Amino acid sequence: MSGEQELGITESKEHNTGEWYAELIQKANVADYAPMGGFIVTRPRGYALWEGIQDALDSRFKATGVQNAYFPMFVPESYLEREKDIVEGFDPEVAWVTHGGYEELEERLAVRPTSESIIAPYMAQWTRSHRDLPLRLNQWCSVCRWEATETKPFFRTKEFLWQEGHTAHEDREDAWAETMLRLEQYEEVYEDVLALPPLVGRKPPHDKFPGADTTTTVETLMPDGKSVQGATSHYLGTSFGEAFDITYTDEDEEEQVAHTTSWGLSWRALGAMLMAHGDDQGLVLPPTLAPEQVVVVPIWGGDDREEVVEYAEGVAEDLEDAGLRVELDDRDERNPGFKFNEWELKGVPLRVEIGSNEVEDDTITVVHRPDGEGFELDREGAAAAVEDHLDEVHEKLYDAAEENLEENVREADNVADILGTIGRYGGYVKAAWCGDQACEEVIKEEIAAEIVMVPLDEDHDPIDDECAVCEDPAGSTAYYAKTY
RNA sequence: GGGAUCGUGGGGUAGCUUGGUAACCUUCAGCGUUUGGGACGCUGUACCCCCGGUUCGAAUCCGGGCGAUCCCA
Repeated sequence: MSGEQELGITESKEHNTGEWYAELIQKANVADYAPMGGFIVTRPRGYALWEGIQDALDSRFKATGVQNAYFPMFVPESYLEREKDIVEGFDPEVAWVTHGGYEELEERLAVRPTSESIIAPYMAQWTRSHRDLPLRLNQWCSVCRWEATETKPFFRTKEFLWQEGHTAHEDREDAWAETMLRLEQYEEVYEDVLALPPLVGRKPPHDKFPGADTTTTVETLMPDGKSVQGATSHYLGTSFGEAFDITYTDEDEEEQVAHTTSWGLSWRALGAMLMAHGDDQGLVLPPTLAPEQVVVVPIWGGDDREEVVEYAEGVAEDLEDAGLRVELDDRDERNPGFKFNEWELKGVPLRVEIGSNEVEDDTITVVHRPDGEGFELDREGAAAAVEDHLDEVHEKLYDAAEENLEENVREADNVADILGTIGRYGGYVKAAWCGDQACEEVIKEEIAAEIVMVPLDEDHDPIDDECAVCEDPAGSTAYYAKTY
């Protein structure tokens, strides 16, 4: 078949990850490039995946005291300037609106790069007493950061979708607990929904969110050895409370400054999932997220068509009744092989094949998307068995990602080793670190790898007494990696 | 931030050196025959990234722009 190749993926994930990813995204109808550089169009299939992530997170947020709200996409310049770290942190990447129609605006409006500066003033207004706290707001929206980098759908786009949570609390303890709770929820969604085991930690001080006391992060490892910052949760201390006057009267009638947090997960999580699990055949979707969890393909021949299709319809119905998302592919203009390939490209986790053999034996044949492993199941009780197989597919994806992660955390105790190990294998390299940004700079200059995190526990003992770079006493262990 | 490669129907390519009717595979639409890993026949639709220059004439040559991919920082 001369044209066989061009329908599916033609690039190799292993040898050509960048082009493979670009092809995957487009051929599986996840996204297209927009006419302006740095923007993408998210197609229904891609958006459905994002909605899956939204549902998982949103329900967790709501179960733990968060309310959704919505703030304007524009932030007046004077608002943006109220917290100086925010201005400085985002200044070079802010897109500005200067005109409304033909008239120049008196005050420029920033397209939100993040919404602290417009949400915080309202949190200040709404917070009067300790009885108003904690205040927990979240919004699902897009933000815009005008970086001049190359577009990579869901990883690097000027506009991206995310959720940003903003909370205010009475004291450090509450705010810190909030920061950790959101971090744990992100970790859980990565594990249970995206089937990706993350590393969690803190960002080094020089890489914190502007104005934050502590920035925590969920990092996942991509197959090409680069780390993706998958979500962040910040303890902001009282800096935003002070800058925006978020104060309250405590039980002793004393005026206090609130402690705040913010936390976000973007569609980068979607990109990470697609890149981690996809293969040379196309998408591989975790069952929880897949728009179609099971595709039923009837295979007829000669005069058994009616019989086979009827049987397949019955199976599909049973699966649907069990609450599964099922697609029955009874198109007669396509042969089974074509359908198999097409649904594999689309990433459907489980395929059910039904032909005369199955009808005769009163069985169904199920095949796992990730590895093509097949099973013959009894028709009786098939729905429950299929659910088990979906769980198994999730396990397979998770286990493969976990193995990749475990194999790619290495240690080093000097500069040459850090550089050599990352250069040779990619992944994470743990090394003792004195805490000075200059030491990270040494590594960054050489191979563009950085410290993606340090362990959460501030009291942990570093893996070595001396910084691997400068040999001063080490305060913590740093995880170096290349990043997206 | 620096460098390299590239842009031709929806997808994949040829044509460009040497300027002259844009060709092929596939998809897509219709009809018929087909169905256990990308079936077949017939019919049909649709294209030279944008702007400028050279020229009788530009997909092709020149300049600029936009966009993508990769490598390095």
